[in-house]
Order: sequence, then structure tokens, then C-alpha cells
Amino acid sequence: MRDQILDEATELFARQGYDGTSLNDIAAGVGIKRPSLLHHFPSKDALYGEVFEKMLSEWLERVEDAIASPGSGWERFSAVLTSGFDLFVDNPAYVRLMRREALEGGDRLGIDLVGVVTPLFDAAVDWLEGEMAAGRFRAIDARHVLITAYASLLGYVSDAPFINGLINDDALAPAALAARRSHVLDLFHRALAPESGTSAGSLTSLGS
Amino acid sequence: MRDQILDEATELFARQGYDGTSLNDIAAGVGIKRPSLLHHFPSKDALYGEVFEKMLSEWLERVEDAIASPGSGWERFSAVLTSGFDLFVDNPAYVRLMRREALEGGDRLGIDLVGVVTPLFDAAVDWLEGEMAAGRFRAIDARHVLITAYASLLGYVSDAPFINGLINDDALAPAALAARRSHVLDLFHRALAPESGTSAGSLTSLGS
DNA sequence: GTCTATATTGGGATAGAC
DNA sequence: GTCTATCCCAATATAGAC
Repeated sequence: MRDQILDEATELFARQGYDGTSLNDIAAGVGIKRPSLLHHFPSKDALYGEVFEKMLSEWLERVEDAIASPGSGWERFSAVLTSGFDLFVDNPAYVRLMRREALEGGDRLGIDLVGVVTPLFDAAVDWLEGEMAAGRFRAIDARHVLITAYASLLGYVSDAPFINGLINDDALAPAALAARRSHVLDLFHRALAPESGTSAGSLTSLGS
Repeated sequence: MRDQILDEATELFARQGYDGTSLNDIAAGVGIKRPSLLHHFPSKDALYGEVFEKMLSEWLERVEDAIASPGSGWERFSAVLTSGFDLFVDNPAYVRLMRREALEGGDRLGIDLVGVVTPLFDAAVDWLEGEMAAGRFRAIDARHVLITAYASLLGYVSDAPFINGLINDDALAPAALAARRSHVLDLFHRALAPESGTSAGSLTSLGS
């Protein structure tokens, strides 16, 4: 029951936001009444907190798997980018929850979203700069590359309801997702390719 | 007074969302009580509707100015991109309001956000594809290019509170904004550059 | 674990005085 | 135009029966 409640709450908080979701909505979604729900969680805040912590821990687990992948240069960058995109696509509710938190600065209810993400971000920056120094990537602002990657992939999923209208198609359908993935990979492939003439660090082909 | 209320409402709806903002908050922000506010606007929905329509009309005006700019190829693309970014930066509250609407699909309160944006989007797609056919841009999925540009620029501004924490700096400070602009321009400059060897359509330098 | 009943708060909206 | 007073309703939360 606890897990059912957590799942329903995740879905509704993601779709309607914290203030737009009542405990009645969540309780009704799992077929119980509000007081029964409050038997499992002491308050709405506490429920939201658990939803968010569960999301963070599941994501961190997958991210750590992804960055543990071997390789260097473009091979590794594209693998991590693909894993990140798959992570988003597999959890659209999480993506929208995350987007809502980012909009509010990520310090809701004492959850330090920035504190959790910053170490990963800094490690990625260090790695990128190391690859640039080794000549495998062109010299380019690593922080902005990562922010662009984050925005391009997360934004596509979080705003899918809106993008559906723009492209007059289901943005989260398999074919559309594949197109998106290869587009973003192609973009960064070009952005990171060393200037032509540099022999040591030419990038391999796109792969997928 | 009406304008004061609209400004305050824009700011609070952008920061806290529709459900997270009470008429008390807005009224207090302009120094009156709730019933006085309801003398100017018949309901909360109506107030939000006016906020949103005002935003749309101001944006459309500036966008139409921007796309009226002359030139072709990279010269025009970069000019429009820069104008779009400036538009976002000048109106961070609008950006966050827009992002919230996109999250919910853009069909709140009968406002057809998709219907307003689609013609502009389609026109931009047509133009890009024409430039590709003319050899001034590389052949690349025009829709995805535009979605990436939208996400890269809008996401940077809408998630500024979060990005502040990541880069440990003010993401909306002039220097950071200049860095962001040149990064994104550089990215698209490379993405759109025709394959080397094509003589007719080489891109000019970055400009700014 | 789930429920009914209830306390309490806060928000949207209206009536009517000034 | 602004206010006080009031109505109505929805929401969080608690008490206590089963």
C-alpha cells in the first residue's frame, strides 16, 4: 500500500505540481480515503519528501552505473549521454518533478537538490577538461556543454505535451525518441570534434 | 492600479505557479486587500488570463520584429537566435510562466499556446529547409534544431535558480549571459556549417 | 488499516458601507 | 476604489470507532 501511494503521488505531483495536488486526489487514485492515507504518511510534506528522495536515489544509482562505463573521448561521452536520455525517457514523471523543482530553485522542503547534483556536475566538468587537454575534444566551455546537454534532453521530455503540438506527433513515441537521440548526439559530436588538422584526436563515427 | 496588479501577479504566478499563489499574496504585494483586487478583475482565472495574454502579445511583437530582420544564412539565424535570447533574458518572469505552461501542455484556461506558436515554428522550419536546399546550411533535421535552440536558451533562463548553484555564480549576470550566448551561437554555427568542401555555402565568422 | 466525524485553516467570491 | 463582514467550499489534519 505504501508503494502504491508513493507511485500515485509521484504521478500526480509531476503532472499537477505540489499545490495542485490534494491528498484526496492521491487517496482516490489508490482507492482509499484521505485519513487512511495519513495513516501511512504523517503529512503531505512528508509524503512529498519521500517521493522526492526515492526519485533521487533511483536516479543516482543509474547515473553512477552510467558514468562507471569504460572508454574515453567521444565513445564515453556518447554512452553517458545516451544513458542519461534513456533515464529521462524511462521516467517522464521524474523528469517533470525535477523540472518543477529546478524552477523553484531546488531547495523545497529542505531537500538540497543542488548539493546532490553538484559533485556529479563538477566531476563531469573535470573529465571533459581532461579530454580537451588530451586533444580528444576541442577546447570549449565544459560547463556550458553540460548545461546544454541537460537542457536539450530534459527539456524535450519535460515539455513533451507542448512539443507534441509543435511537431504534430507523439514526442515520446519510439521513432521520435530515436530521432531526438541521434540529433543531439550529432550536435555534440560536431561541437566536441577537434579542429580539423589535429591528428591525434579525431572522433570516431556516430555509432548509432 | 490595474497595471500594478498585473505586474505583481505576473511575478508571483511565475515564481510560485497558479495554485501556489493566492489573491491575498498578490493584493498584499500591491498594498490592497483581496476584495479590492477583485474589483479590478472578476476572478483569479480572469486575472491569470490577462497576465498570459499580455505576455503573449508582447512576445509576439518582439518576435515579429526579430524575424523581420534581413539577411540569409548564418547571418540571419544568429541574429534571430540572439534576439530570442535577449527576449528571454529581458523577461525572466515570462520565461518561467511559459515553462510552467509548457509543462502542463499549454492548454490551460482555454489559451491555445500551441496554436499561437505553431505558425512561427512552421515558418522557421520552412526557412531553415530552404537554406539547406540552397547549400547555406548542412542538411539536418530542422525541427530538432529549433527544439534544441528553444530548450537550450529557455532552459538556461527558466532554471537559473538551479544553475546558479551548479556554476556557483549568478547565471543571469551580464558576463554569464554573454558566455551563454556565445556558447550557443558557437554550437549552432558548427551544427549548421555545410560539410567542408562545399564552396558555395561557407559560413561567415561568429560575429560577436 | 480503514473508516466516519470533526476541528481548523485558508482561499475565492459577494454584499454593502464609506 | 477600497474596505469590513460574511458565505461557501476545499484542504490538511486529528480523534476515535471498527
